[in-house]
Amino acid sequence: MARPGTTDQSRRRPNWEARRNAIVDTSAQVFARRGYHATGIAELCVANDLGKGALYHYIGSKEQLLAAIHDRVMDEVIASGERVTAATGAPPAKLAMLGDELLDVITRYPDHVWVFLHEFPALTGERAEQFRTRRRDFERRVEELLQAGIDSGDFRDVDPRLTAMAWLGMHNYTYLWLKRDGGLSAHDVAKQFADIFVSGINAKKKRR
Amino acid sequence: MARPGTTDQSRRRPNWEARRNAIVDTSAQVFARRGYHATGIAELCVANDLGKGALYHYIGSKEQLLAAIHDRVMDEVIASGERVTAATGAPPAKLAMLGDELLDVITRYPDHVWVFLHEFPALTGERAEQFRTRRRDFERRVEELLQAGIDSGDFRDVDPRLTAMAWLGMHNYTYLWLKRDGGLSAHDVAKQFADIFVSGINAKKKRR
Amino acid sequence: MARPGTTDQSRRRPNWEARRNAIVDTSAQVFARRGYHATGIAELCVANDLGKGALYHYIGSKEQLLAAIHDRVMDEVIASGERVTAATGAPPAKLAMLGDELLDVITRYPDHVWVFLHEFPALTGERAEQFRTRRRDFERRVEELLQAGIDSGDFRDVDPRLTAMAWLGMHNYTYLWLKRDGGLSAHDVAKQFADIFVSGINAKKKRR
Amino acid sequence: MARPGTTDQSRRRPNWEARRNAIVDTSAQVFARRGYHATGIAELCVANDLGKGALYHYIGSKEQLLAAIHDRVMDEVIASGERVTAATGAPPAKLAMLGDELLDVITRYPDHVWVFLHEFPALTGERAEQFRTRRRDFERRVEELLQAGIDSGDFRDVDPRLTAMAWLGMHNYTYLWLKRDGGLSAHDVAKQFADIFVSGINAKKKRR
DNA sequence: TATGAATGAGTCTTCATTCAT
DNA sequence: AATGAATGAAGACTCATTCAT
Repeated sequence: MARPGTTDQSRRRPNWEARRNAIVDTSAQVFARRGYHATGIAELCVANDLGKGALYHYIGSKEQLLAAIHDRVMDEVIASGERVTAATGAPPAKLAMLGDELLDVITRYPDHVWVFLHEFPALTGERAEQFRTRRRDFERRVEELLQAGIDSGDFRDVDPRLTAMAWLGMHNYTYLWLKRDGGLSAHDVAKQFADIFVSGINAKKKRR
Repeated sequence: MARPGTTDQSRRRPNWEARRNAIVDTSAQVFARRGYHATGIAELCVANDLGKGALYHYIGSKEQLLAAIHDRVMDEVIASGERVTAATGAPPAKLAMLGDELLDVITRYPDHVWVFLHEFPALTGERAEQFRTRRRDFERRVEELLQAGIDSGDFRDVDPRLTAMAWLGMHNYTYLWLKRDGGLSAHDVAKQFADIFVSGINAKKKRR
Repeated sequence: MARPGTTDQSRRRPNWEARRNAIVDTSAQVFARRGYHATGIAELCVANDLGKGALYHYIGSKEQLLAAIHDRVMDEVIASGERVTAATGAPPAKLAMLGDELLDVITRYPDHVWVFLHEFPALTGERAEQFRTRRRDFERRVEELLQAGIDSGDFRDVDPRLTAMAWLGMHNYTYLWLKRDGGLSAHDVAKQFADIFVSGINAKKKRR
Repeated sequence: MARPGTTDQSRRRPNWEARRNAIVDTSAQVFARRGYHATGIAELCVANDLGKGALYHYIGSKEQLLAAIHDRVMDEVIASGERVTAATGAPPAKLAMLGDELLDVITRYPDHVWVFLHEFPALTGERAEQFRTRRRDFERRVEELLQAGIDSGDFRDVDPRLTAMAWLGMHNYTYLWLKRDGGLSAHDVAKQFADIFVSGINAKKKRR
């Protein structure tokens, strides 16, 4: 499977990429804490224990670094979308599964998610374009899943776009409060969210 | 009704405040479009058709301006929360009403909401503190409403905090796609959201 | 006696001058505390409880205000110089008298003195010229007094210029530590300074 | 000998410090001529033939630069104080020696001295604190020397603090007129000052 | 690979002063 | 006499990025 999100940095020394990934992850942490614009290259140098020259050797530019952070989460999100689409099962179960996968990503990449939800407007040009495309692809996947549920009679006749956005808001918003350690696990939360959402749109005569 | 969010700007010429409000609103637009950090004072001067000195005469500082934008929405949100709490009606109806009011604010202040959802980490010190308090107050109001519904037997036994966050995510996330003109009205969306959410947490027994 | 230091502000409402003097004195205090350049017009407005327009009505410009502060002390210093010159008495006594008068001025105008000793380089053009002239006039008066003492045989054959500067340094430097209230009075200090200085340069065979 | 006045600038490339010192000295010249507050960073850039960024790379901030200028003289002054204290000899001779050392510093660092005597109020916080401490240390050394002379019977019973301030004023004030080249040498002036001052406070009994 | 000196446009903010009211 | 809104140049300082070493 092609990974359109990854800037083509091929033909580098083997552990160049490993080092770069480490830098991307560390920087995501800093950006999440202080904000993309408010974080200077100097801070990133300290956080990564690298001089300016060396840092640039790995990141190319500040915006490329930001894009790499986006890609890192988006790769995961898109992959989970593909996994769910490929899975077998009825729409309600698949929707629950997608929620579970999404919250799992959010818990595993809390900084990256924070950064992308807050700083995506800082991307420009082609990078912005590409990001928006991937994001929209995922949204559409949710929409399609809902449509499939309506078609199958599992869900009542809701507006798929609007409902997809409701579902996404509900799940994405967890980036603000869902903690990796302690409290509810992503899995638990996903289950409860699925309970609410699926019964909220299901077609059975439960209501009146 | 007290407005704790409003910086005490008393003893000013009467239309100083009017002018200031106009500047706050215009600037919210610019911040929403370009981002808080990415927007320079010079841009704000152009947008408001004012020199730097004159602009500062009204805003105090860039961060005070940001705080004013936050206050402007928060005043409305808090007020709607108070209105709903004071209203009579069963919890499900009140929750629907709260959603309606919230989406109404989001539609009326799309730029301010965008700014506050993206840029609240830029607030510092006491301003950050105050904002977080007010935000948390509103969250708690949602939580209490859910708890009231559970107590009354209208809602099943969900986790109030988690469910409140789900509700908030669902509604707040509309800032990304809900447009003032064209498409669905805030009122319509609120109604469908309430349909989904309330039936999602309905006490099973309700189906008489 | 003409007062060349006073900018010609004649033909003003009678209490314009009184008000101006009050402003000059208050401002001297602020300048002494915070520094001339570090003090903004806004601060002066607060200190004088006046709006910007009104303040400018009295001061003309910030530098004119600074000049007025200089003039206020210099008028006194020059006058005391003239008084001593006109007095009768032997050079040692007159030198003691001059020291006494000088320290008296420094005690009565501590802020003005501080300002002029620190900020005279901020004066420009004609104002700087005039101030330097007046300052040099006073220095020369000290020099002449020493020369008179040498001529009269009261003082030994010291270098008048160098000795005058020594005397001035000794006395002027008190601006740093001589307090209006508490501790030694200007009079006491002047007496002890005269004891040291006069016996330091006197011609009597006191020393070997 | 410890140099508490020197900001810890360790772990720098060896000639970073050399370059910094050159910048400090050049800037002292500019500050002396134009005044600290009246001098803009841009002027310092021109004087040092450096861009803003590069200048800041060396100075840290304008105030740190000012502090460095202070330290540069104070290091010398304190060192000479220590040298004199450690020397052998009677108090009158040591006082003369201290004066000689002090005027030597003033002649070698005329700009730095001008700056510190005019601009020390611009230092803030810890930097101001430290400077005041070091200055006061030197004053106290003079005081102690006088007290030692009184105790030894060389000096009459003067007030040590007041007399120390007189001595300091006399010597420090030379910053205004003592020139490095031409006219009297620091050494000559120091000798004449010592003649005046020491005989001015001589114990009467000394005339054997 | 890695360093950190250098660039200079850009940051937010304050300044002394003017002027319509 | 007095106000305070407006000006816009200048204030100190930071930025992402480059490049010689």
